[in-house]
Amino acid sequence: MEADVFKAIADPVRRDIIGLLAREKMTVKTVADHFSISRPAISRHLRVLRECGLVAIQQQGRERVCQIQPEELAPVFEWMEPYRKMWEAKLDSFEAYLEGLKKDRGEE
Amino acid sequence: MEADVFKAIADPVRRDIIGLLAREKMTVKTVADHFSISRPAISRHLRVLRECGLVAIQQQGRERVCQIQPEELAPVFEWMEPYRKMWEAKLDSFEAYLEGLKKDRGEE
DNA sequence: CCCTTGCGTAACCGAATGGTTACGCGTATA
DNA sequence: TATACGCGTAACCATTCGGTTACGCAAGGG
Repeated sequence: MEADVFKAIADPVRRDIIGLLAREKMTVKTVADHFSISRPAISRHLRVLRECGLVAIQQQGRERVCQIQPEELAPVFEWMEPYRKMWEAKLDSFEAYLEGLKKDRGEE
Repeated sequence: MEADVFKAIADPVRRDIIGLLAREKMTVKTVADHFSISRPAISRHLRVLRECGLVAIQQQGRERVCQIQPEELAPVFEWMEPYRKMWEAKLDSFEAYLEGLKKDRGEE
């Protein structure tokens, strides 16, 4: 129904599928062969991934080839970016603090 | 039960809570006041966030102050990083392609 | 032309999710 | 000390989720 990238990558199986497809495009069957769960289950995971654009599927004869569209992760990246800046600033200030300590020790 | 950052940020309410706490630390009550859902619901969202480390909570008298720990998003960032590289490479090659087109046109 | 194969989907089921109200407990306050 | 407040949690409920098996259909190969 909804195309939510955050929901899509919340599932470890779907992250694994993305990991697989990052190496090479492959058919639905081939994807399913990499997992122990049933093919319909994979089919539904792929549907979620397709609906949010993370995976594109094209028909080739009777097969369907899956391919990832990594740029669709951009929303996640953009959402995270400010927080990444926050924690980097935190680390920087911690380093500065350590640096300050060292300096203090050196000058005494 | 499980402390899964990916699951934690999959929920829009929890992302909103993180957004709130990014501006300033605040009590559970204050967080709840920003939403239309009940306080117990917020309490449980906060629990999820706390269990995966994204939010730290410290008791202060009868209040509990919430604070985000943005560095806990690192796993998500690290998981995403290769894909970000992929889509940037894609963009680069597209630019190179455009560049190539321009050059070809220019030389003919 | 049949039979196999790749695939989606429907129907079903148990577990997890996310909301609610009701309650209890500890801390501030009048 | 009585009362109000901040908070977590239990109990309950509806919905969603993720798995399964069973099926149908279209494309390829004997």
